[in-house]
Amino acid sequence: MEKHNDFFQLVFQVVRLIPKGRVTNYGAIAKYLGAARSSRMVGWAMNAAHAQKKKVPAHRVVNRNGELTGKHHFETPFLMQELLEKEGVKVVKDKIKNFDKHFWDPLKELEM
DNA sequence: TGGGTGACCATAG
DNA sequence: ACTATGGCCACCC
Repeated sequence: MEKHNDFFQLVFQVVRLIPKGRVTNYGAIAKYLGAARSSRMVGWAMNAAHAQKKKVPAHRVVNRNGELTGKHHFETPFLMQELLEKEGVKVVKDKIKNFDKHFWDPLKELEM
């Protein structure tokens, strides 16, 4: 009965595996959990990320464009960028520079 | 049961 | 750069 659980926790768990200074996108997480789930669900799950007891590095999850589309859901709109830059990820105009360099794909990193 | 929503993605123009 | 459209699927009325 407690296992209603939800892929919410699965999403959070994957996000927690993202190394510092690396980022991924919603679609990659969705694929890793199973293509059946759409990336929208990942974003939806992240909505509850801040409410988790265990912190979720949601700032390491951006959209496929490398844009900080979720920054508005943080405590402050600047927090997401600050956290990323603190980890060595440069952000200009809400977009990550060298996104492909920082990109961390759970399918590749975890399957290998 | 059904409609609306969403921190998305891909394609088209 | 922009809007529009269709798909995706869990969640909440």
